[in-house]
Amino acid sequence: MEPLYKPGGVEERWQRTWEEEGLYNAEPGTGRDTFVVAHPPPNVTGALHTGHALQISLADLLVRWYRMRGFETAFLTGYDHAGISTQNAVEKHLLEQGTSREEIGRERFVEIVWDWLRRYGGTIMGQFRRLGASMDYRRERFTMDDAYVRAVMRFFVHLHRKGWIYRANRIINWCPYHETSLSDLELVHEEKDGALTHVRYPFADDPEDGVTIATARPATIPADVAVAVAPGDERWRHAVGRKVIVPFLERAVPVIEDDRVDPEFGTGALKVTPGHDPLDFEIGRAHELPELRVIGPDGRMNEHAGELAGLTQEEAEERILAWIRERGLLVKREAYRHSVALCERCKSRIEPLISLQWWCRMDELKQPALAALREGRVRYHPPSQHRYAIESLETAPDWNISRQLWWGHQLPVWECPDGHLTVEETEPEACAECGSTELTRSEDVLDTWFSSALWPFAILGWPDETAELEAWYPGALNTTAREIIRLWENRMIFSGLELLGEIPFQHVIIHTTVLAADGRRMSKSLGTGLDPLELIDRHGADSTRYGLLKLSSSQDVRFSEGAIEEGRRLANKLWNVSRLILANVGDARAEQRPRSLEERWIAWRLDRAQRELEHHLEAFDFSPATSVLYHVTFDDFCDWYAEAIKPRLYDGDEDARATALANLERLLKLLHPAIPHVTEEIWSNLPDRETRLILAPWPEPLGTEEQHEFEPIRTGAEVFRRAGVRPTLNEEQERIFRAVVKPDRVKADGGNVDAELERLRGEIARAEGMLANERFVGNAPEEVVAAEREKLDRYRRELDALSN
RNA sequence: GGGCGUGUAGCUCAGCGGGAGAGCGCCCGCUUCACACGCGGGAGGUCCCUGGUUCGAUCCCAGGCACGCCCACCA
Repeated sequence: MEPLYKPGGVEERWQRTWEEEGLYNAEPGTGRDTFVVAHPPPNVTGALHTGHALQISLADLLVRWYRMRGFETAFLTGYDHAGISTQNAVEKHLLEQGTSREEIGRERFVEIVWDWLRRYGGTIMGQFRRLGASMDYRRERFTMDDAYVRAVMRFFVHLHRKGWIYRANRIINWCPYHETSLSDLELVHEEKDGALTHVRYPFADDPEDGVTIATARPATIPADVAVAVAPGDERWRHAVGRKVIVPFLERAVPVIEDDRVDPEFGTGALKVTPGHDPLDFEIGRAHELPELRVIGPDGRMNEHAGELAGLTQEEAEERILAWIRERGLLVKREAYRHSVALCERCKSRIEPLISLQWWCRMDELKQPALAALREGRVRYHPPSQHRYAIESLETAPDWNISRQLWWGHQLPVWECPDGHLTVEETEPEACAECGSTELTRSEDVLDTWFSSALWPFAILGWPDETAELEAWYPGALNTTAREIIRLWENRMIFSGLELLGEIPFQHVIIHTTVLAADGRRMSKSLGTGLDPLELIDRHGADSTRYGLLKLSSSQDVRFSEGAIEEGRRLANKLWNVSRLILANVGDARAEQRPRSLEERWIAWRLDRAQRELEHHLEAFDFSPATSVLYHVTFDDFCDWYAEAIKPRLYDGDEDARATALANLERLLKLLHPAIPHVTEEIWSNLPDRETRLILAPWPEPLGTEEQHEFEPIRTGAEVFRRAGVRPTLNEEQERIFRAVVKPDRVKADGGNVDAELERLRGEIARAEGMLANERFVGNAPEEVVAAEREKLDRYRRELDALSN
């Protein structure tokens, strides 16, 4: 064993070994308690990013911990076909090849996507392996697998039969590049500099007067069907009910009142364009206004725009503005910065368009999920995110589930020449309504998240009644990022409840967002991204895992390489203390025979660390967990215990040697879930290995008596430390004292005993006062009173100790 | 505009009602037979600001200020 631990090679070797020996494998029906994690499927063309790495570090830590505790653990994953994202990638590729999807046609395009996936897809699973994720890779699933597709079709038909899926013509977000509708959740907003144009619309009966509106999009003027003002707005009282002339096309439209108009904005008068603006659309529907459309799906002016047809919006805007200027209707034009919606994939400006789309009604579907969340049957961590999840589900609007993409699950909807729709899981022979056999399948595909919503059970074989589904549904938990709550987590919960009648998992861990070191979000386009594989190459998977866990404290955290270096130092320290022990144990075998002070003490410390660790893990507090591991290794095990027993190891003391091995084993077990590779490597060097560490049983806790031996001493020593004095101690007490308090932190002289005595007397007086107060004792919760009593006892003991 | 979160040592962050802490960085000293990815010692802080509650506040409450993330139909 070399003095410097080098993770390279070692980690890959263990990753191969664990997988080849089948130690990641899960089997249903073992009868053991299960711990199931259906890990979020990455995009099939995706590459590992920091979010994935953190997610895996958290989930794999828990999985390994449960595995060691004897649970049948199923850590499952696979790929998401990621509709628009994949289509976008392949389209870019086609562009480089000098062609386009339109040119080659849909059928050929889909073939090319599959080829593309075979070539470029699937690399991320290798990256999961490289992090040490102990997933059952044999059970990988893809959302485009035949079986999975069947589940998706079943879900659609199920919801349709319930009457919750319907088709409607509404305003939607349209991406002119991908030529598809998008949900609100697939947009990004960006601040853009633009202009706010104030235009006077003359009254039909008095062209010298009129209503001045403010617009950011003059190109949509030809589609105006009304002007709206806030009800009761004094400025426009004289206009309501009259007609104004829309510029350019010179149509007369009414001036109406609607409380959606904000009188504070612009002139307080809004031009109403139901065909091209979501708010105007609502107003239009409420007032039964016509829905004119002058912009087509390609983003250009269409045939309804008269002579503007075929122009871009910019060109049309110039022409319209010129027209307005000539007639003296341009009141003013001012610089205006506002946020515009963009397609998150191609960054094209979103066109709000009216379009015939499929929708999923949410009002009934979400109710059981809301109940489960409110009752805490599904729990988001931290609690702030739980509140947010409930709120976002409460306000969830109907879900636009159809997309006009080519890559995805085609809707199971067939249309006959008479326009009747037949909805079946597989192609029907004839139209359900008229019996026509000339059926055409809908060209639309489903929103990617429609299929993702089935992940926790579709990967287990649903809708078939498989052994896996029986054994592993519902699962234990899911880990994900905040922005995925509405897109995915909530949808898994309601679809699981709807289709199986049970929640898909009990806990959702919303992990930290790791920001770039400069505090901005990590993003490829900003150039602030960070490749975790590079970190792994430089520091090892263990260190990377450890570092990310350490960083996962609050909602957003800046990346710092120091955290990962700390992991590297921990691994190296552990490696070296193992060398010390292994080089000096002779032919001793691990056995716990605590006799001496040091041995009882380290047993107590390890046990204490274990309990703290378990406490943090149960609460999904990963950062404090790393802190426990770091300090028990450095401070307790290496600095104190190893130094204390070193001479006895050299001398061939059999008790010290056997116990050292046993204690090292115990330490390795505590560390393994967080840093699996280095611990397994050391474990393999220990004598008499019967199992791999990955399957070694989690340590049993010490008995209560052993646990309590050192607690009072620790407390007492703490008082001396605070007072800055060293008590006079016999040899054994001195060693305990050294163990609990770093002696150097206690100055031999100086210190302030009086101040400490004074403080303790104050504390005692306060506690006595509270406990003598009947209102406190009678009304405060029992555990608060008990805690106060304990404090009082402790202060008295501390006072006694210090007075001597 | 709304929600959530964060402001503590030069940096990244713990602590959250009675001691101001960790890791890195910095300074000084150590090739001590596990480890220089180490060991020993040290410097360094109005715990964002202002009020309030309390015997006592970095920690609780109110109001500011600054920053971040998420969300949102101000034309």
